[in-house]
Amino acid sequence: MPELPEVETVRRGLARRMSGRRIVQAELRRPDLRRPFPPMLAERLDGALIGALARRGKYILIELDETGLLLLHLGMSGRIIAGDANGAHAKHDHVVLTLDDGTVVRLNDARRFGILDYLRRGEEATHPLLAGMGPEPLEPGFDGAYLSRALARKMTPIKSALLDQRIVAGLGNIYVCEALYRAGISPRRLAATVTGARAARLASAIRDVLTEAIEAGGSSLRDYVQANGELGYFQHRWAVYGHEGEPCPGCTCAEGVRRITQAGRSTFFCAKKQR
DNA sequence: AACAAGACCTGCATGC
DNA sequence: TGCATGCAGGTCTTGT
Repeated sequence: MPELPEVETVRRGLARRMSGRRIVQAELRRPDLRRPFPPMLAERLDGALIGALARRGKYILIELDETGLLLLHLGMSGRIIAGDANGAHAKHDHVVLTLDDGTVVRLNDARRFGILDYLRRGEEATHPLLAGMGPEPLEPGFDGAYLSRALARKMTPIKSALLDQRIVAGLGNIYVCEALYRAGISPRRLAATVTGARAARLASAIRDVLTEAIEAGGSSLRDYVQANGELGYFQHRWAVYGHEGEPCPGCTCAEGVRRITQAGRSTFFCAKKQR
């Protein structure tokens, strides 16, 4: 589901609606998503003053009072919509928060691959879900030199390596395909061979595609919508993802965009442009 | 230790 | 119309 650009878009939308507000009602409409909700979650949410909203990889972190943090992952199908009090619960609205200005925030996740957790402020670095996560690709320090180092001795295809959140945080299937296309690197290339100028090109391509996607409000596919319910529109600018059999936009090769399966996931690429 | 495959869920498009 | 199949933005667990 949502990758870094979609999560960042949701974070920004939610921050506008939630920051500085108090939760006046917290309704957990089931006890779990992919795993059980943490103990006392409803009590911790109810009455909490919401501070800043941050993002780490595909996680959103919401400050609660002075000491707490709500940790949220949207899995494949999760969405969060902030609206008004009108309207009944939709199917798969699992958590519903009412704020002191009447805003109603709904966490909807059909497949329930998402995660909700609660942690103490300062636990971010040691929390099992966050510790060991690789660098933020849009922060300083993410460059070709870093990638070369991180990919050294990785005997897996570069496509799979980039999906590993320990190498770089926030990439998923769509943006990995798009970044590799932009960098002209075959998804089947051994990760350890991505070094030097090639690694620099890849780091730039990752930063560029993510930045452009955030500016477009993310990509709307089946489930993803922004926090206000609007659609992102970056899906119209995918060069290869979802374009199997269509001409490659960057060259005149006969076969066009191909789809293969790697580690159980679809990979889209152009065999001529990407080596 | 590193890597691939399986598992977890629901919904939707497709084809018979 | 119903039914079976395959696919979907992720990642944790299990097996080799």
